[in-house]
Amino acid sequence: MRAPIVAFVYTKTDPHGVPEAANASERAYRQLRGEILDGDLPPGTGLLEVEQAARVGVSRTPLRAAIARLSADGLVAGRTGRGFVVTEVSIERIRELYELRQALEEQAARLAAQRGDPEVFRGLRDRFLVAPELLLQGEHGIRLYYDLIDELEQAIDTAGANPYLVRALDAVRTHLSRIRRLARGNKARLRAAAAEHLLIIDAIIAGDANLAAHATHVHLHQSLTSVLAATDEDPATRAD
Amino acid sequence: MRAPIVAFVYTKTDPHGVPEAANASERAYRQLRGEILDGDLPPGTGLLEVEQAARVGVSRTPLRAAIARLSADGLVAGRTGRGFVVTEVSIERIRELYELRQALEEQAARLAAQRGDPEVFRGLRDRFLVAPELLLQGEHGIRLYYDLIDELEQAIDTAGANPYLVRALDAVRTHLSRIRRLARGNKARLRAAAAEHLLIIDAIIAGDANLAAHATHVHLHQSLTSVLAATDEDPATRAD
DNA sequence: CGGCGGGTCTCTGTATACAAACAACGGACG
DNA sequence: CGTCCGTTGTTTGTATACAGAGACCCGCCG
Repeated sequence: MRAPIVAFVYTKTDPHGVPEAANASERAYRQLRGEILDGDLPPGTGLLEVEQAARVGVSRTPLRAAIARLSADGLVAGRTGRGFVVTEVSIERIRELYELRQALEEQAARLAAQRGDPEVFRGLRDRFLVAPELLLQGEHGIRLYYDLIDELEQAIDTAGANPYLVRALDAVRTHLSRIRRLARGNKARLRAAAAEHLLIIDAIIAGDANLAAHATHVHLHQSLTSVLAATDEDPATRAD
Repeated sequence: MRAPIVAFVYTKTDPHGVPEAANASERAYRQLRGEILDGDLPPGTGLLEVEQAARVGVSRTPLRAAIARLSADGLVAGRTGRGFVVTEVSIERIRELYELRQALEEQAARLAAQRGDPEVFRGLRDRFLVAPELLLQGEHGIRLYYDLIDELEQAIDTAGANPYLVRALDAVRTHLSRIRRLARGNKARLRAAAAEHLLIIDAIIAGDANLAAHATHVHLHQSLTSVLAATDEDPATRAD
């Protein structure tokens, strides 16, 4: 049987594998968001409606919607009378972000330990056991490793079954991905992180909520320490 | 010295004390948000752009912006092809909201205990000591009591000095105010809450972060219990 | 030489017109 | 009598035109 020829414009993917939205607002939002997170639009960049609309290739109306969403995300901030600015990323902000992240991820780990399906996490455990080998495979392996971490986070989110918490975590992760570039590819840290993740997974499998929360706390403490150390070396990070 | 006379149109207040925004988007957002939180637009209500634009008295463009913000707040949800709907409030959602709230408020209390100015909280302590008397003064006293709680929350936010955390807490409180109506005015509960708040304040004054966090945990546990008990009696709350 | 004020010019905020997509309805055909 | 398809109406998505507010700049005055 031949599949019917239907144009699913909403899920059509471009050559780069990035889902291409049908409507202009979504396209503009994704493009600007990606450019901010990738650093193509560095902090402090002023965004003017007409200018950005022309660049992205949409009219001002959908672009305004996109900027409004970015503003709600906290990626840009309104500047009275003179458009919007890409928000700054300072060391102080990183510390603050981690304070929120700790609260959220500890709770998520707790809930996952209480409600999670152990089978799911046993599967993840097996893959984290061999994760250190990925680090020997260069840039591609590192990407796979980060994908694995994403899967763990998503498994914890699913197990927690709390839409409010997931929403808050998504917001935090958006900001995190902006600073993750700084510490990316530190293999010694990634190897240590794998061990920390394993402990979290074991705690969830065992249904030990307190251990899961405390292991998450330890993991994030180490993560923050590593990020701060990386930013100390990297002069690109400005501490306003 | 006389303060300069400046027209702050953005903060100008109307006769009812409600800040009146200069621009139509803000006005539409405030009105719709207020109506949703007050229950004037009950869960399940469909919002059509033209209809709401006419009712609020703005054109479709600012109204779309308002609805986009409400959607980001989680107060309305997009319905493919047929406008937006006011989101439901179920008992399950209340539980989930409290799970997030606990994580956030515990962290906020912790930070306040570490960084807060004891003098500020000593002032609040004095006022909470006499708070039970307010409950004897009818509806007006109860409103003053809630205002006092708001002040405490704001003092904790300020002491925590973490914009990300405050932002997340604001989002939670938005949803909370939708359900607070259900349990409003339960005097026995309010009296008990005053004692719990006092313990939190004392912990912050003493700089005891763990006690502040645990006292907050206890307080929220009692609060949730009280809310759930109230919804059991109140058939208006649907559990989908 | 510095501060103040008027003018201009750019940019945002709002309204409206147009296009496209989705849903619902009705009719015709199997 | 049921199902499929075409048509119509309603609703959102986008573009653009217009108006108002704010900033910048230049010239004037102290």
